[in-house]
Amino acid sequence: MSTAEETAGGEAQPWGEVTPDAARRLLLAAVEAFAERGYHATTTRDIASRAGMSPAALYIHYKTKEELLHRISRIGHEKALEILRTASRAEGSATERLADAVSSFVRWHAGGRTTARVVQYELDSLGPDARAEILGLRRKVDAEVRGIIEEGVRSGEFDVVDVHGTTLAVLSLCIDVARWFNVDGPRTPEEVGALYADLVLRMVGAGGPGAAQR
Amino acid sequence: MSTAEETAGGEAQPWGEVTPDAARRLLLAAVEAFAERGYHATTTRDIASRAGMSPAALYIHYKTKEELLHRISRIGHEKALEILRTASRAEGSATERLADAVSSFVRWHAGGRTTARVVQYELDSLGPDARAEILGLRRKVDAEVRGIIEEGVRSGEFDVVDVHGTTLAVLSLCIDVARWFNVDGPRTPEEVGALYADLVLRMVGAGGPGAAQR
DNA sequence: GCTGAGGGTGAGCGGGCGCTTAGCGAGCCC
DNA sequence: GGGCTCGCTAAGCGCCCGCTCACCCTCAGC
Repeated sequence: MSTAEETAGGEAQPWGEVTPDAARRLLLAAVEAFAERGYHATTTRDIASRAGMSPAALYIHYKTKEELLHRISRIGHEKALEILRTASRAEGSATERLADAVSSFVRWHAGGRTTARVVQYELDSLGPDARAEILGLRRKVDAEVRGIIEEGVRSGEFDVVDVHGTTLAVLSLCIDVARWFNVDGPRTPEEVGALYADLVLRMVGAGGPGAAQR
Repeated sequence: MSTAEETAGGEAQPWGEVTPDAARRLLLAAVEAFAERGYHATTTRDIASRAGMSPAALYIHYKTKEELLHRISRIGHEKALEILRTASRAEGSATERLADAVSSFVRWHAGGRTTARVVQYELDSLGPDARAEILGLRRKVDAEVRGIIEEGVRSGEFDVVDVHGTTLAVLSLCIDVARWFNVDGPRTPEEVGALYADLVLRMVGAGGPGAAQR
């Protein structure tokens, strides 16, 4: 049904690359705490106790609290980029690839809302260097979506005047899902992904004149 | 050109209703500080010094730091609601009113990004009671936009399957402007407002089948 | 000119923060 | 089985937070 398959579920078995087991537990605890209360409102004692460890244990695996946020942010952005790249480089028309990209990107933001919230909304809490590195990843994310839209315009599938502005709006729409999505709410990540893919295709005028419906 | 005229400029002469002059200066300082660094990362000393006062002066006009956020959030939400109501209750087709609502709502989020950021993104820092009050205002905001979309569907102007979901997406798109908009960037609030009005009309299938362009 | 009220200040409180350090105990090498 | 390594803890340092309190100016009323 989709090209980016099990990745979009969210937190199936992520953070697998974080290697000492204790470090991974701390990182996971930090993600939860940051998502619930925000970076600045979270204390190192809170993170450590969620991981079942003493406050000092954190500093064996991470130099500072900010390093935790940096690691979370980088891994999360790389995951997001990978999801978009998978959809973007699949076979199919620009229309199919854009729909696939949006729906899997949205499913990631909805299903893995905990992670996505931290990744998308705590960027400003990073120091200048870490922030600059993450902004580089964001530019790649932007380029990936813009690429699909440009190809659709070139092939005549899409009707878009302001490609940059529309790219921004499409990404913005997907990212904001992490702000409002509620796991206990009436919609599943899959439903939101399908709805948003449809809305985005309308935004780019896919289907050509006369085909408002998908 | 627009029904909601000078309100959308952002911070022309807002906070006029905050009455002792010192209280208004403190509130304005708090808005700036919260927008730049976030609620939890802002200190009462920072707010007071931005307002040119001593740290203790804050507590003459406000009981706690949270009361500042609460006041800002309520005034901001009331302003946002007023903007949408003005557009919603104007004369004209649902298409015209939706375009007007989106463009003025977006102009407010872009032009008054400082305020909008605090209003839209610091909600979770409020206590339960204040939070519940603000959520009530948000439901009214949602109802206003949903009303326009429902009327457009009824009149046959719009082609929307999931009215609630589409309303959510339209509002989400507008609100997220406060996250990414950059005053020093290439776009003016007016340009973003016009682009977004166009995109939203496409999302609701305005113009009927065969009229992808506005 | 005295008085009272109210907006403002300087100094500082109790507490919780990020982070450090000395030391402990389990497991591996020889 | 003695000693080393390493993941971890208990205790706590220094700092800065939100907030308070005793006091001080300024100015209106008489």
